[in-house]
Amino acid sequence: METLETRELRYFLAVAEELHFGRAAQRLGMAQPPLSRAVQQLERRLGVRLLERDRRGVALTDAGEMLLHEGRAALDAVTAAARRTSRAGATDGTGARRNRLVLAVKAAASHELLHKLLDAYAAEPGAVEVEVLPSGTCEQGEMLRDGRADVALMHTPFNSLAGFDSEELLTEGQIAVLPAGHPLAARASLSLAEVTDVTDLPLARWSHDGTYPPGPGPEIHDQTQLAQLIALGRTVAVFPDSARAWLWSDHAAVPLTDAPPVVTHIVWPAHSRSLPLATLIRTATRL
Amino acid sequence: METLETRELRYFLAVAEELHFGRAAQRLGMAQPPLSRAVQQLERRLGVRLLERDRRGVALTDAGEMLLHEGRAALDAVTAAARRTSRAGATDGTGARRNRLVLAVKAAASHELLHKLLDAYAAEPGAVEVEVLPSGTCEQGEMLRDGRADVALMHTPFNSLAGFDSEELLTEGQIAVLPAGHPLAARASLSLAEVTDVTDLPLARWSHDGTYPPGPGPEIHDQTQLAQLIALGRTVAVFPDSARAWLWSDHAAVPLTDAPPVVTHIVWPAHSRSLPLATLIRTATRL
DNA sequence: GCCGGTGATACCCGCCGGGTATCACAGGAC
DNA sequence: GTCCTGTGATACCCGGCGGGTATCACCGGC
Repeated sequence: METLETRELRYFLAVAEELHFGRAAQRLGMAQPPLSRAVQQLERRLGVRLLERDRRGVALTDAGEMLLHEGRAALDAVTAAARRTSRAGATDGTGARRNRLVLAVKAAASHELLHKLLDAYAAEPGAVEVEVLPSGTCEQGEMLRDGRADVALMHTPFNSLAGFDSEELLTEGQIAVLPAGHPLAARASLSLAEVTDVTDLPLARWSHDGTYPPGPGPEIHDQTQLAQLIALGRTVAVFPDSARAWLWSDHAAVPLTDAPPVVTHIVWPAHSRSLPLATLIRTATRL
Repeated sequence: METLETRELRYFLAVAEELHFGRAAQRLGMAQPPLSRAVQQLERRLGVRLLERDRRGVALTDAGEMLLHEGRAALDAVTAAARRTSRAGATDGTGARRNRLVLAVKAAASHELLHKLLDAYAAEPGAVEVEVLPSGTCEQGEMLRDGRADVALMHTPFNSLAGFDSEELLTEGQIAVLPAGHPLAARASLSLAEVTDVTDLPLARWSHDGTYPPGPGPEIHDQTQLAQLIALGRTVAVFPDSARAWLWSDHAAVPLTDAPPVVTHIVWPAHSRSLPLATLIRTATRL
């Protein structure tokens, strides 16, 4: 039966995302005609219409929608295989095997926990070098899926653990981080509603791949920016307890009574079978 | 950077499984020299030695081991994408869309539950046709992974739910199924140890892709065979409670006190996003 | 020493993936 | 109406590479 080469998958995904053969071809660094032909071949091979060609533009059929989702996952799995394999065979300058573990963590989260974990793991027999890979807002899942990382620290309810194996490490409450002088900063505790309703301190909007959600708050893409804006009395933010570690003297932290607790998990691809990874996980759960 | 075509993956997996270029080439329906060359190209492209070539035979390096595992998963994902896509676009004779759900179930398990589930789902608005795919001993996981199935009923602790999303449906105890005339059949309950220690009734050995684990028990590959052997007083078996439904008059069922409970789950690939599937899952959890 | 069997090499060919040029067609502007 | 524009599809050509056959290099064993 069919084979579905990854080249065809890449081609189809480009077209399905751009919904335009010309732009897709440009993105792929090739001309439009062979791209059209390749997609037609793919459709014939699968015996399925993937795209509804209209005179101006392209639309996905149901089958195309399916291939868009499944194909992304498949392509991620393939590039993950390639990446992990070349990492597994990498050697350092001296030719010695250099078997690293790549751990993806949200940029400025859980310094405390991370420190303890790395120290404890380094003391384990058979520990390998751990490369800490700071990842953007919520992309640890992607990094595990496409092989850029072998294991990650994730935080529910912000990250989804779907499709991975995980172990719970730490549960913490959340705090509101306010300008030190703000009236609410004197309170012993706050509710989520009280924080989101403060009209003089609109919640900041994080950059999601270049675009910002609509709203009144300032646009940021960096935790330091946020800290500064809070210190300047321009906004307020909600963070897990452990964020107290990086607060400035201009900041005030007030516990939130009704915010969902943040649970830190150690997460890895379900099919992983590597001794160093197993050791790291065991170390983590014993903290 | 690299691309890793699925053709190369298939070739490498064949060699890694056979540990022999000649046999692998035969299995792939091609000659040995181009296969050797393809694997060399793959190694160069990844910058990694995958195989340790010895004069007689081949051994996997660590990187090769990694690519064997990751590559299998990746190839499964690719074929899953192909299968699900062509299913999503399949039409019946009249040209009407024929959107089925494929449900994998262990051959003779949970008739009761399955029946209720299918009936309840058929009554839901927007229900599509459900194809029930009887799967071998424990291969529902593979079927979900490579796209032969969209959703499965699995039974812990026999199946592993790793890498999937799941919901619990039903918990049941286990029973020993004995020949009706056997002394132990009169007992009100038994322990696992008592059952496994009965030397005149050695536990049967199930076929695992053509081979059998070592042991004294009879070799079987079919539930009817097992039922017959029990009725003939040649063996004993352990099953979930629901197996009572298919017992013969020559069989006796005795509850086991210390056997782990069997939990039936409904299981699906974590990234699934289909309305019919969501409906089926919701129906199942409401049973 | 010869033979069998391993994987690697050499060489050739045909196919197919990619390129350029062009077409067919639908909307708009006027 | 008649352009013009921009879409995807078609026609055709070429080079590379995937696959084949023949052969080599090597080693273990009878």
